[in-house]
Amino acid sequence: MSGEAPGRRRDAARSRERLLTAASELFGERGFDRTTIRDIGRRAGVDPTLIARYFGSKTLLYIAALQAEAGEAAFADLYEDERLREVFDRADRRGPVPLLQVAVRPLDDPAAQEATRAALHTRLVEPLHERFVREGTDRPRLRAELVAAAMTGVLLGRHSGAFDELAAADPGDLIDLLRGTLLSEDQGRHPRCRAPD
Amino acid sequence: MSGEAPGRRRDAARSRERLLTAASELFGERGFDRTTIRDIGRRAGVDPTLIARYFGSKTLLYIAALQAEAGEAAFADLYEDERLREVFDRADRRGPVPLLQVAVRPLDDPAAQEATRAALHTRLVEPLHERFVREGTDRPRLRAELVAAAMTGVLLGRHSGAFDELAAADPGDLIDLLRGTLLSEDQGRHPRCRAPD
DNA sequence: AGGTGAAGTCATCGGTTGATGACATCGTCC
DNA sequence: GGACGATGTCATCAACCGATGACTTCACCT
Repeated sequence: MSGEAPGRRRDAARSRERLLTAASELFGERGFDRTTIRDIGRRAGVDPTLIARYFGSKTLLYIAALQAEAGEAAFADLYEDERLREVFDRADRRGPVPLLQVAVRPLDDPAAQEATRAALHTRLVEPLHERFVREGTDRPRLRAELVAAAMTGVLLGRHSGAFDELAAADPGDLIDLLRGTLLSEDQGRHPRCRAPD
Repeated sequence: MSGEAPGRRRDAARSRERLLTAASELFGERGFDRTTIRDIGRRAGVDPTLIARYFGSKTLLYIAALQAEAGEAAFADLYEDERLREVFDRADRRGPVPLLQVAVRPLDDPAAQEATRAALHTRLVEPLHERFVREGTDRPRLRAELVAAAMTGVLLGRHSGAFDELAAADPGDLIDLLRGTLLSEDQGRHPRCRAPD
């Protein structure tokens, strides 16, 4: 018969998948450096040496996990209510996602660093940039990077153990707060809030 | 004679000081984990094993460096123009300071984590909190943590290599941008910018 | 049924880290 | 000047890391 039986004792595709999932979780929770291939193997219930076989190295597994997450795409223009909500929900469920950690501290590994930087721009900075360009906002790229960086700080701060209330706060409340300030719709034209003329 | 000659070949106080300075710099540049005691010794021009003698361990040296920086106190209420400027200047000169890194990712070492968390609150969150309380802002503690976290994202993002324009931007421009949004004076009372009635 | 290659296991390598204790050297004080 | 404590140097340890290659075990096909 075909090799698709789910209970197979030996199943390369399944092992590969489990490694990828475990890696994605752990990289998100602890970051790249603090995650060991032995940790990944343990969580996946798979021998860690298979990482080398199926992905080549820890770095390449990281990049693969990054690309696998790209499909789920919980990122986009943060000014859309639904997107912003998704970003918070996802961060709550999955921990602080490798993507965000690079926004805040470079990785030692050059390949991993560059792959993450690229993904961060595609999925977070670029949508913001396009919106600012569309709206004719001043300094659109700088502003997109600024908003992305600030939002990263908030998302990561919720899981850092350094901010108690921020961690406990309801995502909806946070979104309301952010929308009134950082994500204020008319930023760039009104340096301060004032009466529209 | 007394033991205060500056050119002494053996001088515990001087070695201690050099270790402390080098540690402060490196912890700021690379964070706690990625800084090795050998790195610190090399930069200080002092044998790394003296760290154990003078401070007890890498962790205790980290905590000592944290407290030594507290004296310089470039932190405070971010709504004061001068303070905000200082924060940016300092981050540009010294790199992203250990304090900020904990706002974004917990440390493995529990003692180091807690010491940093406490310092972060004292020097960044608490001044903001007091201001919000003074102004009668809604949810002052949450709001202080939110602003601190967002600001941390911006400051760290400038050195992460992930945001080109943010890294290259003039601090003054950034402050202007932030003041119009995240640090908007009347946040908390006007969820959106609109005409005052 | 038996062979063959894929899938999984295991021992181990070289490198790095924080820490430790033995040792050498210098300065000071009697 | 000689002894003793402070200061600095060195070799080394145990733990952990990513990686590798040899080995075993299974599934499938003829």
